[in-house]
Amino acid sequence: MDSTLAKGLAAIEWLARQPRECGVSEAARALSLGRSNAHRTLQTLVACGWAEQNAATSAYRPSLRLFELGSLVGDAADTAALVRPHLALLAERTGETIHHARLDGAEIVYLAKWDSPLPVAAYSRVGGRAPAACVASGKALLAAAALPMAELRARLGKLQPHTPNSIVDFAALHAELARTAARGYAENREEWRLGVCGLGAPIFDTRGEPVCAIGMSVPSIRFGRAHARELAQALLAAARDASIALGFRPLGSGATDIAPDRTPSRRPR
Amino acid sequence: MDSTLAKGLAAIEWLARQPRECGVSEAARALSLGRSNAHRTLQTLVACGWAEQNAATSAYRPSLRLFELGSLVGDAADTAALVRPHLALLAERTGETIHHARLDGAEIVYLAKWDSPLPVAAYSRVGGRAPAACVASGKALLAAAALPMAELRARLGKLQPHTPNSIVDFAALHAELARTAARGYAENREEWRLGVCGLGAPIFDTRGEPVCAIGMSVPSIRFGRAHARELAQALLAAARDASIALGFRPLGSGATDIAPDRTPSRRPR
DNA sequence: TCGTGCGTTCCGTTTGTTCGAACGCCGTTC
DNA sequence: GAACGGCGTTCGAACAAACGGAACGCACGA
Repeated sequence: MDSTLAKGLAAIEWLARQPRECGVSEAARALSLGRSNAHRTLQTLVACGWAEQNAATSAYRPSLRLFELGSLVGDAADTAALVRPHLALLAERTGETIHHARLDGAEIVYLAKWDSPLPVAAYSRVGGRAPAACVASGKALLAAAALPMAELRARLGKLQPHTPNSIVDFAALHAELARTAARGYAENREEWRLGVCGLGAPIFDTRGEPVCAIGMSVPSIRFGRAHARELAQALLAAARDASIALGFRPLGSGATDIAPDRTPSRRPR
Repeated sequence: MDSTLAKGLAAIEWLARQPRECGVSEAARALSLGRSNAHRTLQTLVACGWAEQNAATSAYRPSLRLFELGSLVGDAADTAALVRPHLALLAERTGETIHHARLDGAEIVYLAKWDSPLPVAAYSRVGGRAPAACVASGKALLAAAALPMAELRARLGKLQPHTPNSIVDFAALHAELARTAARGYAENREEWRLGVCGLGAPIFDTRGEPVCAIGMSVPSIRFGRAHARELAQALLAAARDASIALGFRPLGSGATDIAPDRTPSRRPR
């Protein structure tokens, strides 16, 4: 364990989370370092192009290097270019807020987002996180992983209630995931944010591994039984098409089928 | 200059740029490190949550930490949430490919993108870069900075030709930027990619500083004089609205004007 | 069975980091 | 106007921590 490197990483992370540029002393206090130590660390970040320094005030801010490399990671995570057109098409057709999400431990990370014209109460950001057990995309991925109860418990730790509807019991969650897997998509009924429901479906790669998911956020008002069913159908179709784009062969299709290569009319991000 | 940290940063960057997960020896070769050194560095990255290790093969890949922090930087760079709706609206109205871009040295970095339904020949990626002197968004920002020739030269270094139309002479570039500043928007006539033209306009913050730009990429076929003029008008309107959203007061408007707060019908990403 | 490549562990050496002290600077305060 | 406290930065000596070679266990192919 290389402590100098660890300190530098902590410094970048801290810097990236600051809303504005910061001075050496400020960083030293926040990171529990000596001023000279913090100074050298920040200077190294600048020399390596990971931070920039205000010429006038000599305050530090993160450079776009972090953004650049982060985009590479987000894109490569699951051949995003192949998947996203299908999500954009889904957004276009349903008019609902669509997320592209990936599982990371006990949380999901939003990789991309298409906002609905009718805004949703839930606040989400690209790069943001949400507890996997409370949102539809997370439940879809957990269900697709088909973990035994013990592993599920180990992965998620204690289930925190975020609304009165949140599932806090592992037996209940396990049963819910079984239903989800059988159905092919996940539901979220105000389990993360009150007033917001959601649907989620996993996207599979060539090997049949669930690599990422589509999440759809819908205000509870608009989440009537009939409409939810329509949305779920559109969601499943999009997830299937996206999976096929990654080389996945659905059970029903012959081995020599050619994957349909539709081009959607609009694909943001 | 903290060499251990520098090595760690180089390791992250290298890891992020690899298309698939890599082993210790591979990293050691690429980074010119000993195997044990590379091993400890990668282990530190894993311990700090910046990398993950394949349990089976013990190969390393970057974690989503990089993406998460990168998104923070890209969003904070210029209060993106305030600006983006206007770009989305522009994309919606014109149907052209729209970029949100920021200047970084001699290059611009694409912060966000709205693809046209009619694809453009230019390949661009969120997080990607392009030479500022060759694209419209870059020229718009350079023009807004109003650098004297000497500083322009110092910042851009040698002007590389990327197509026969690229500007490679500093006097010509300086004149072009003057025209751009006077006009309020920049043009790119196949100076970066053949077959692709572009328009760009800067976005200003409260203090009147140009913080980022809107870029529009249009196939040459569709870049006729009349249509280009229409697009430029829409571009300028979007740039003005985005600037106002950041607190900028255009010269024409009274000091007590309320900034119009339109909500666009669709805002991807 | 040997050879090779892998990831990993160990340990003595030495390198590079650390930390306090001091400097120059600026703005405020007495 | 001098003293003060804050800032960013520089320096040097003391020491901890990173380095790199050697060795181990393992998997694979010859």
